[in-house]
Amino acid sequence: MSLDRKTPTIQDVARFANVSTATVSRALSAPEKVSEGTRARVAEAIRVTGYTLNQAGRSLRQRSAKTILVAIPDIRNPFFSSILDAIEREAATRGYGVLVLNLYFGRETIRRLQDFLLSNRADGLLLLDGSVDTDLLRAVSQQAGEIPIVVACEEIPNAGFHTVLTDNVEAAERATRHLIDLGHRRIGHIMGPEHNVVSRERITGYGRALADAGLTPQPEWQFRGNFDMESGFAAAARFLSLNDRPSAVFAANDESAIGFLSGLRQRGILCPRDISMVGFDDLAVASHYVPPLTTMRQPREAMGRMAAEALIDLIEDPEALAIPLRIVLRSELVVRESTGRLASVGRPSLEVDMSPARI
Amino acid sequence: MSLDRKTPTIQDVARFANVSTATVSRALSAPEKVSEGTRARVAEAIRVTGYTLNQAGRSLRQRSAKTILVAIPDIRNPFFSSILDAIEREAATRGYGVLVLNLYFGRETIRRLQDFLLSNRADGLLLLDGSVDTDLLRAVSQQAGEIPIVVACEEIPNAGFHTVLTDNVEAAERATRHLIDLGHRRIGHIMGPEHNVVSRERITGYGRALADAGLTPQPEWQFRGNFDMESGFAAAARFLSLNDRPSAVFAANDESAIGFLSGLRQRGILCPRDISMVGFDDLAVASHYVPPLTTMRQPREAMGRMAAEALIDLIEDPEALAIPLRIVLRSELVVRESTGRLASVGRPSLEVDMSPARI
DNA sequence: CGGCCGCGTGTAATCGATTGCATAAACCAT
DNA sequence: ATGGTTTATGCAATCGATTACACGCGGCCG
Repeated sequence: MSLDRKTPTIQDVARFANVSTATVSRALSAPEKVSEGTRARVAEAIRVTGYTLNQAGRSLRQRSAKTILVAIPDIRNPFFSSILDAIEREAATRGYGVLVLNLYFGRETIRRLQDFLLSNRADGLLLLDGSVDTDLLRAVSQQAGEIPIVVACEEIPNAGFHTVLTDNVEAAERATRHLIDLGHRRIGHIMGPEHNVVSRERITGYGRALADAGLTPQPEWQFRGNFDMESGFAAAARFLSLNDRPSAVFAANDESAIGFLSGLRQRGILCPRDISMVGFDDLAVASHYVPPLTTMRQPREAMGRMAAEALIDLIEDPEALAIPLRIVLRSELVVRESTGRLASVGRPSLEVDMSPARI
Repeated sequence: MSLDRKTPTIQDVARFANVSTATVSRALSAPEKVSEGTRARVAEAIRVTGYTLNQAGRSLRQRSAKTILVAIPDIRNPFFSSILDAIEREAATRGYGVLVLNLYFGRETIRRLQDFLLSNRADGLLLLDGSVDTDLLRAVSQQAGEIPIVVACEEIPNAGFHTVLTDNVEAAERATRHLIDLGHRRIGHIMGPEHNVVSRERITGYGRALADAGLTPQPEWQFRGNFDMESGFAAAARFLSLNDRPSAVFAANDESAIGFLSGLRQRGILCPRDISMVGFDDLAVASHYVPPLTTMRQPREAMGRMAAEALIDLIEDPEALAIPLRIVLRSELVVRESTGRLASVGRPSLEVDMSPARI
């Protein structure tokens, strides 16, 4: 008669309700198959015993874990973490758990990814990084009995995976054109990492906008970065060493834009007085930076939500999508104060940030 | 002879290696119990069949999921996401998976938390939020057979949970004293949410520093916020409506500090010329904001790592800690440009941000 | 030589839930 | 009343891995 029983199982509930375990199971997962009276007895028994499902048992039998695996290049990056947030919300409403996996372990990473997928811990993979080796990935997927995979944010070219993303080329083109429309002719770019798909697409878009306007891209105006603030800051030093400087810069993301502006400011170069700047992502801080940043807003929440939706649809009905899904969302240019008309050379306008203090 | 077999199981490996499943299992988890020759045959069989462990089967038998549950108030917040990052790294090296759970669903949240914990999907809980109902939490833990719980970042007072945190009272006191040391006497505070433990502790620290310096706190200088930029921005409006304004403000975190400064800037009030500002957290953007923000740096990575370490230790040896663990880490004041000596009233100094442009 | 020990291995029970099949009861139409 | 259908339930196998227990064998000691 000791009270220290282990957590109650479906057996306990069955005994208490005077039915078989099969009936309890059905009462839970297919209530319409159970008569009303029995259902009530089972419900009561569950309440009294404090029963909760053992997911391991169910997973074993059903060969599904009710869990998705989200693989992320960098959780700390607010861009990714807000997508993760949207994914988690969607997964939660559909009854799925979310396992997260950092992707920075090189080859070790693929091993871990493989472990998770092949060990029945996750029913599907949501990949937020296009730089994972395609063949390896496909092999893993097949080995694991065609586990559904959805790639979000970044594209894996020609790989035939389901994808949810924004058109980075077009958006980068629009961002750059915004600068052109303001009269700028000397336009630089802070690039992302060399082998990153997104980063390349944005470079392409930048190049197209210049070409369309009949402008020739200057290699020395294209600064290598890697999407973080420090790399933007470092780019500022290189910018400052130039004799012939751009009057406007398009950065591959807000963080490098901010780092860049911060570097320039140390040397007294102010935005938008001396330089115009467009970022990418519209992080929360963009609207509160000094100056508030003009930027391309990506529909992060929508991207995360739709990717999670698609993945779960696919998990629940593998036949759902005969051909690879490809959802392309549109980014939106948010014009703030970091961009302005090209001022006549040698006469920087001074109308900004110079209002008298009122304290 | 069809090739479309399901994923191979331990049975397949056993058949191939001409041993029993027991031996295969032992070869994997206790190699020293298996003779060298057999071990080699099993290894080869695993290689050939492409076997991978089915975690569900193991979990069911061992009643452990090799997974920890991390419950977070807001994944998007860079403060939390960088802690999550550290947690994930530590968990990965110890062979654990990480399930994330957003906490903003009110009562629904506890249900989900409970579901995860009681369903053998996670072996322990790492809670990054002190506002969860203590009794409920303890009940869940006990019901789930004393599942280990570690609370990080925020304290649940008198609850006896293992905790890893920083001393918010002391740190807030130090932040405020920094302003006092610079000559400020009229010091405001942007508070966090009313019922948040951390937010209260920082208010307390702020109050102590004032008291120590013989200053009387002014209620109208304490602005309610909720840790995000918008609330800081809103606080700026209230600040501006005051006749008698503080010369310095300590914000409960960097985000509200940034929102606040952004709001002031719109009305021409510049930092540090017109006002000094101290934040809290040292987010990545703090050092690149305009001006670079003086702030209390919390050891986020250390906190995440140590909390994960403690939790996993506890999972692997529940007797490990007889008395509740309580690790208190020290925050560090990082002085940048957002704080300066109190300028004589009516004569705002103009030495900042006014260097001539060099473009 | 006989008994004991320990190593390496196999047998089979076990973890908890689901589900195909069988069966009983109830209902319906003729 | 009879056969057929539907509904509600139980029985027992099953998912894959682990592990308590048993067994056989070789070596060692007295």
